[in-house]
Amino acid sequence: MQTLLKQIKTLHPISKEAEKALLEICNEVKFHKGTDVQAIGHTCKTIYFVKEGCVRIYYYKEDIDITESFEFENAFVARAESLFTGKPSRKAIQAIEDSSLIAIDSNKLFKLFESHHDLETLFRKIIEASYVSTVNRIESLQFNTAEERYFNLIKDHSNILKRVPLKFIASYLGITPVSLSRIRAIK
Amino acid sequence: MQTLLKQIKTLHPISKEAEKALLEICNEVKFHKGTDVQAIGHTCKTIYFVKEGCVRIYYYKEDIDITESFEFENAFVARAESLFTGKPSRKAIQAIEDSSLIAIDSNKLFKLFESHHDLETLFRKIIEASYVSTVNRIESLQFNTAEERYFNLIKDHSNILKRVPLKFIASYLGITPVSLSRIRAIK
DNA sequence: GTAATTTCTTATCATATGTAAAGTGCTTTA
DNA sequence: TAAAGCACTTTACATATGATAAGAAATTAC
Repeated sequence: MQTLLKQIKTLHPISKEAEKALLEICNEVKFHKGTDVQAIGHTCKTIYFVKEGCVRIYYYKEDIDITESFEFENAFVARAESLFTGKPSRKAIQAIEDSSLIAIDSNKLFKLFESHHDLETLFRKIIEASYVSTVNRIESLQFNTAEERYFNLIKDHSNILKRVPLKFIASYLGITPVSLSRIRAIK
Repeated sequence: MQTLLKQIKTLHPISKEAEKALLEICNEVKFHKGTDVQAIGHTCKTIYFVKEGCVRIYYYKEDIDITESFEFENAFVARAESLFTGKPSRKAIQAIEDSSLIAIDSNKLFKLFESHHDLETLFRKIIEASYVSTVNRIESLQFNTAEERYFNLIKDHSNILKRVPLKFIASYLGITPVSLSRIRAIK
C-alpha cells in the first residue's frame, strides 16, 4: 500500500487518520495477463490503483474490441460512466500484463468523505486530473490525424510499444490495425 | 440567481449558509453575441453558469477556428485544462447568442470548500458529470462516423441547429463545413 | 432597402483510412 | 517438435473525408 500512499502525497496530502481510514477500505488484488478485472455489465463500485502492471478499459462496438484507455503504474482506474451514474457499464477492465491492483470500495469511500474532508478533496483532485486528460484526448481525436496521434502517444509513453499489443493501440487511436501498420511503415 | 440555486438543488442540495456564501462570490455578467467571455491566453479563474443564451469554448489549430464544446441554459462552463492546472488557456469562451452568465470566482470557491463541505461535494458532483460526458464524447469521436455523430448531436440537442451556426457544429464534430454539408444533404 | 459580408452548399479532385484477403513470423500447446 | 493460433504486415480496391473553388442563400451594415 506504500506506493498508493506515496502517490497520494504528490496529489493532496491527507491526515494520518484519513490514511488509516482509507487503508481499511483497500485491498490488494492480482490478475494474470489477459483476464478481466471487471466484466462488461457489471456496475462499477471499485476504484483501482495500479500498483504494478497495466490495464485497459475496453468495450465492443458491433463485435469489434475497442480499447478506450490504458493505465500504467501509479494511476487510478475506474469506469466513470458507471461509477458516477450507478448504471451497469458496457465496458470492462482487463489486465494487459500480470498486474497488482489496489481496490478501493467506492461506496465506503464516498461514506468516508463525510467524516474526512481531506479525502474528498484528494479524490476531487484525482477526478479533476482525469477530466483534464480526457479533455486533452478529445482535442487530439477531434483534429489531429491518426499519424499525429500515434507519434504523440509514443512520445508521451515511450515504453508503450513494449508493453501493449498494437491491436489495442490501434483502436485506442481510433483506427484499424491495418491503418496503424501503414503509419508505422512510414518511418 | 434563482436559476442557479434551482439547478443546484437537482444536483446536490446544500445548506442555507452554503447558499448564502456561494451567492456572495457570484455575480451576473452579460455578453453580446459573438463577443469573448474569456480570451485566449487568459488563465481561467472563473466558473460560469449559463443563465440565458449559449456559449462555446473554441481555440485555433493552425489558424482554423475549432469549437471544443457548446453549453446552453443551466450548464456550467469552464476551461478545465486551465482552471485545474493554473496554466494559461489556449482556448476562449465566446457567447454564441446574447447571454447572461453567472460568474463564480473559483479561488474564492475553493476557499469556501474548506468551511462548507457540502459545497465541495456539490462541485465534485458537477465535475464528475462533466467528466462522464467527456468520456462519452471520446467514445463517439473514437469510433462513430461523422454522420453518426451529427445525427446523435441533433437527437440530443433538438434545437441546436436553430441556435448554433453550422461552421461551429462542423468543427465540434471533427469535420469540415463542406463535409457537414454533404452529410446534411443525404437526408 | 441595397450592398457587402458571411454562411452554407455544390462540384471536382486528392488523400487518408477502411475492408478483405493473403502472407510472415512468433508464441502457445499438445 | 509439429501444428495451431495469434499478431502483425502488405497489397489491392472501396469509400469517406479533406482541399479548393465557385455559386447560392442568409445575414449584417450602411
